[in-house]
Order: sequence, then structure tokens, then C-alpha cells
Amino acid sequence: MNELFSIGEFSKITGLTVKALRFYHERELLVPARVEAGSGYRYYDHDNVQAARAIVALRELGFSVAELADILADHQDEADIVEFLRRRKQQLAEQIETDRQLVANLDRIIQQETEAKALMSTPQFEVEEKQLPALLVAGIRMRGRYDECGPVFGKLCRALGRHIAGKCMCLYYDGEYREDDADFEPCVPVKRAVEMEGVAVRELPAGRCVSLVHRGPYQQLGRSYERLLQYVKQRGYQMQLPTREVYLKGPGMIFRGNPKKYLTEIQIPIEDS
Amino acid sequence: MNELFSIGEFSKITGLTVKALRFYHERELLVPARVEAGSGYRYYDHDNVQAARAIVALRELGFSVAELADILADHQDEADIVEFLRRRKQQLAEQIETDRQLVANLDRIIQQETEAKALMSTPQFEVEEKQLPALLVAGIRMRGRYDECGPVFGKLCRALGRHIAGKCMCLYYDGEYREDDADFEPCVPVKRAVEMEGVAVRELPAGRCVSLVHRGPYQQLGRSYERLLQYVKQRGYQMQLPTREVYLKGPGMIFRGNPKKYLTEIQIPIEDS
DNA sequence: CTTGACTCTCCCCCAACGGGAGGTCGTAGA
DNA sequence: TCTACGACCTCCCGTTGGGGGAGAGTCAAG
Repeated sequence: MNELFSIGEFSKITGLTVKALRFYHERELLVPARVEAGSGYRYYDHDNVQAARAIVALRELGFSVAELADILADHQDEADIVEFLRRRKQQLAEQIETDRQLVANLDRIIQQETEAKALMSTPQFEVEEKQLPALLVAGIRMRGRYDECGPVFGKLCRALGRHIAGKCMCLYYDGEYREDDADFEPCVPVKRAVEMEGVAVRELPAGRCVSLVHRGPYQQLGRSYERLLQYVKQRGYQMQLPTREVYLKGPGMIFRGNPKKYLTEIQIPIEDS
Repeated sequence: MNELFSIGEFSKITGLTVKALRFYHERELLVPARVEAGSGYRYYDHDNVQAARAIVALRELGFSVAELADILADHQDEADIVEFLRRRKQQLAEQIETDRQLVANLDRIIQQETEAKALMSTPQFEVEEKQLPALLVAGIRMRGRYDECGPVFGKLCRALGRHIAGKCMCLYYDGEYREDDADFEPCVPVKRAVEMEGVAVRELPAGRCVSLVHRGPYQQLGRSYERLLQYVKQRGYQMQLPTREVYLKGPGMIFRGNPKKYLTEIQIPIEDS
């Protein structure tokens, strides 16, 4: 009835390591029933076994040792610790939410790179005509130099988070190239309308366009625009604004990457005929 | 073009603390462009800014500093690190899964205690007749002493995990009290059939029963059985096997609790008439 | 009495920094 | 000119929950 266990035996009974037991003793979380004066040997009894069971259970639920001390100090029934359990559940729920966000971000990057990889093997891109579906986007319209849109994408992505439903793109409202006072709108496709100050959500209309994928740094986009505009002119199409650039592969979330490998799809809407 | 930033300026630019920057330097993760020989002052350049952006992004994704060293050592494009990203995603998915399990466990305990608390305010329990719905349970039938069922519930709960759909219960196949060689089956309601060796899943039939909630330690269950059986006899009902005990509140997942507060519902099935 | 298994205390180690002590340097104000 | 202040440096200790190991003492069996 009154038998005592050495620390090794107790370790096997409870599944806790000897090191952990000594640690819990030091923290006064699980104090052996008897400590021999001369040798310092620890001896544990059946009450210790019960306490150890509680400790194991609570640790598996993710409570810290400090919290355990709080909890075990003056509670011996689960009814008394419901508040602790609720708080812990709340913590876990938050943890899960942030982890899910991270997974979503990782997924976006992985998918982006996978698609870009598939495109990279294309030897040379040609002008295409295609039908664009309607697209819900969140954007920030601005005036300035084209290269000012970089940080704006950062802001958009961070602000929209899990609502993002496609690749970053930019709308251009000038019919021509402008150095300093361009009128454009960095934006990103979203699943649903999102309220956010400074960010406008609306639907880009469906319609036909001519499209060309440009490979290389943004400074050389002019050449691809030239090819596209020539094509539009030859066919007698009527170009419409805003034109779009879709950044299939550009400076990423993580690295700036190699500009020679950037892929940008230029889309010039044309009148349906 | 070639401007350098002191560690304080660089800290503001990148959002990393001065302490963190010194730490990354020590780990050779982010080495300043120049370190003044005399004073040891660190000076950072634009390449350092790019590298810091990558570090911030990867740290936000939850990579450890050691992993960062690996990743940054020989990759400068997101396409190169897709494998790392995939592994990280896998880790996160596992983390989310275990956290969800914990939340489910917490939920079970909280709900259990909430229901028990409501019952605890009942002054005195009376014999009731009621209709039991059919119930899918997973159980382990065994022979031995009644108190051997305790650890079996532990096993069941751990094995079944998130499939559990109700409170622990025990079926008794003997028509009478047995000391040593009882035939009984600890079991637990489940949502769906689960394959597991040693565990049998089946449906308990619906039917009428007489029921009494017993308050107090299990040693005193006999008194409540007596009341119930007397009731059955008085009404001339025909008792059927197995009888059931539902552990509304007993030794919990965490604490053994106070046996005087245990609540156990005894259910004795009777023939439909 | 010896041997081997156990146990003790004490110290260092992990990650990713944060806090603070104590020293150096340059500048600005009294 | 003196002093205060701000920015920077290195070095050391703290955090969590123990793990690993050294060196010494203890227990039980042969």
C-alpha cells in the first residue's frame, strides 16, 4: 500500500524521463513523497503517480510548466480549470489561424513558381489573341514613375493576405509611355470584395485582347509593346485602356531573382468586333 | 549609389532589431558590407538590404536561422527553393493537424465539465423511464474485475482520438454483481465505424430503459442499482442485458477528481411493451 | 567484498534573440 | 573647455524544457 518507487521505476511508470522528473522537482511541480536525507535519493508514492498523470495530460495539451504550477497549485478537479482550458483553446485556435495563413502564402509562392517553370521552357513567345474573363481585383491607383509600383505590391499582398486569388498585375491608363507622371494602378485579383482604406475593389470587364509574354527585365518591355502595337495596327484593331501587365514571374516575395528570367504578360484590350 | 548605412539606420530600413542584426552577423547570415577595423562599427549596403528582405520573408514563413543559412548560401531565386517551401508547408500542415486534435480534446473536456456542472445542481436524482436512441460504440470486451476498466478507457480515448462522439460508458453482460470474473465492455460512442485491432465497433440498439443518476463513488453504486431493480420489479418490467453505466463525471482525462462528486447514469434496458 | 546498475549534483548545450553593464567615439550645448 | 547625450561596440546572463555528460556516492545481489 505504502510502497515507494525510485526515480527510475517512477520514470518507467509515468513515461517521464529522469531528467524531467528532477526538473519538475526543482520547480516544485512534482515533489517526491520522500527524499532521503543522506543520499538525496528521490522516492515517489502513488499520489505522485496521480500528479504525474495530470502533468503529462496537461503538458500534452500544450500548457507550459509555469502554467502547470499555477493550475496544480490549487485545483484538483477538471471542473476548476475549465477557464484555463478555454484560454488554451483560444491560443491554439489563433496558432492554427496563423499557420493556415502561412500555408496559404507558401502555396501561392509554390504555385507561382511551378507555373513560371512550365512557361520558362517555351523557346519564344508570340502574339496571341484571347478572350479575358471578368476579373475581380483590388488595386491602388496612383501617379508617378512606373518603378514606384514595387513597394505597393508588397503593401497589397500583406493587406489582402488570404484573399488573393491570382498574380499581381498593373493597369496603365495612359495611351503612351510616360516617364514621370504616369497614371497606373497596381492591383491583385481577389476572391471576394474586401473593404480596406486606400484599396479599391472592382471588376475588370471581360473582353478580347492581344497578348504577348515578355521575357527579360522591365527596361526592355518597350520592345514587346512595339511588337504588340504593330500587330494591333496591322489588323486594324482598336486598342482600349487600361492596358494590363501580368507579372507571371518577377521580383518575388523572397528574392529579387534574376531580371533576365522575368516573365511579364502584356495584355492590350481590343474592341469586340 | 554606394552609400552605407549604420546599424541603427539599417535597422529602421529593414525592421530588424540591432540585436538581431548583430546575431545574424555572428551567424554569418547577413554580413555587413564593411566593418571598420578600429571601432568594429558595422556598415550595410544595398545588397544587404535585399538580403535582409529575403531573411525577413523567410523568417515570417517560419524557417529557422539554421535553415536560412542553408537556403541563402546557394540560392537567389524562389524557383530554387521550392523544395524547401514544400517541406515547410508539410511541417505546418502536420502542426495544424496536431493542434486541431488538441482543440478537439479540449473541447471534449470543456463540454463534459459544462454538462456535469449543470447536473451537479440537481438536489436528488430519481428513477426515470426513457427511450434510448441507437448508438454506435467502439468497445473492448473483457473479463476480470470491474476496476480494471479504468486504463482501458485511457487506451480507447487515445486510440480513437477525434472520432469520439460522447461520454465513456460500460456494458455489463452479467445479470448480477461479480467480484472477480465479470464480463463487461468499456466502450465509447463514435461518429463512424473505425477499424482498429482489439476494438469492436457496433451499434447498440435503440429501446426503452429505466435510468438513475448515481452521485458518489463507484463503491456505492450498489445502492442505486438496488433502487433501480426494485423499481423494475414493482412495475413488472423485464430487464435485459447488457445493462449500461454512462460516466457523466468520473476520473477525468487530467485529474482523478473527488469521488464524492462522481456522476454515473445507470441504464437498465427493459422490454418494449 | 566486489561489481554493476542507479542515483546524486553540477555544469554546459540548444534557439533566437532581449536586457543590461561597461567602454569608446563624436558632437552639441553651457 | 567641460559635460552630457546618442550611437555604437563587446561581453555576459536570462529565457523554455529539458538533454548530455562528468565525477562521485549509493544500493542490492553474488
